[in-house]
Amino acid sequence: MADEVEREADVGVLSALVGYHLRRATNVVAADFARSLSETGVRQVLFGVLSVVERNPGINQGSVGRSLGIQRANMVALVNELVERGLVDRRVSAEDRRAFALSLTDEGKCAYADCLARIRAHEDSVLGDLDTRERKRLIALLSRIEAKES
Amino acid sequence: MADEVEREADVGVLSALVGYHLRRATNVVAADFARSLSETGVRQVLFGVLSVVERNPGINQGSVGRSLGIQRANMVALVNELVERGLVDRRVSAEDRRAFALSLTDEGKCAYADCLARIRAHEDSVLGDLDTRERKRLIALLSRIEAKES
DNA sequence: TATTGTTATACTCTATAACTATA
DNA sequence: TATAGTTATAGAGTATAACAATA
Repeated sequence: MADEVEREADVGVLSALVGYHLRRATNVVAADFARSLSETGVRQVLFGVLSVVERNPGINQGSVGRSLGIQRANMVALVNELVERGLVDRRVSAEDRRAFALSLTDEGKCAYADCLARIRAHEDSVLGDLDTRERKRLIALLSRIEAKES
Repeated sequence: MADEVEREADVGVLSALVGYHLRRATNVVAADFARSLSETGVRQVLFGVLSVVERNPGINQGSVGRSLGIQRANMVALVNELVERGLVDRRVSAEDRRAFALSLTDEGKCAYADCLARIRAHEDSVLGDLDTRERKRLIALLSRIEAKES
């Protein structure tokens, strides 16, 4: 007799639905991201903001939000958090006094580099089964879904 | 002169990170799912439960949760919701008096079928750019990430 | 009038710890 | 001692509406 192995229940029609697998895979990656960067206190969304500000010094909050699909209202707390931690510099824009110009502080640049190194290790770990070509193929497929944003 | 087109800011290194694209694509699909099924009141997770119960009549809550990656504690409210709506029948298990045996009511079977039809339309709409082969390839790639669940 | 940032608020998903009743 | 379900609670992401200041 073989060992009695506790098998997991069949999820039914879900297994053929892209949305289901997207959710599951995203949760796995998000959980590993959180573990891998727990020491830094930087979460996925926060790193997103850091990345956009790093690439576009002087950009304003609204533009960051639009590029990441984050609502203006939700940007406020995120930027507050980064400013309070000393990672982002926020000053009234010279061209538009309603807007804030965001940029990374020196500390922010260090944190960004540190996080990026950890994220690369995390992706290599959680995507270990996928080679470079497969990862690119995956990103290409996902990008075509993202383009459907309403 | 060409029209002044408002272009979105470059997201920087994010564009090469699988985790970022997973999050964005998942959010796009989830938002479209919510719109497409708003009349039914059935959310992604709820349909997940319906699908597992449909496939495994008499299954208990814990097993449903394990198969979907949902914690026991979080299953309670979900099953309560489905029972209160009359979609799921919950009765003490004959074999184990600690457990509940779950199954779909007739109304639950109708709701399941109705939701599934809407979900197929939703996936065809939000994944319209991907042909069958590409969707399968995507699911295969995602499944390999899911397998990394800790 | 439209836009930037803000506040307030609500909903959902996920996570942990501690409890009970059964096994 | 382990498991099924429960309760309470907390953190995080996302969504909408309304407001003040500025364009």
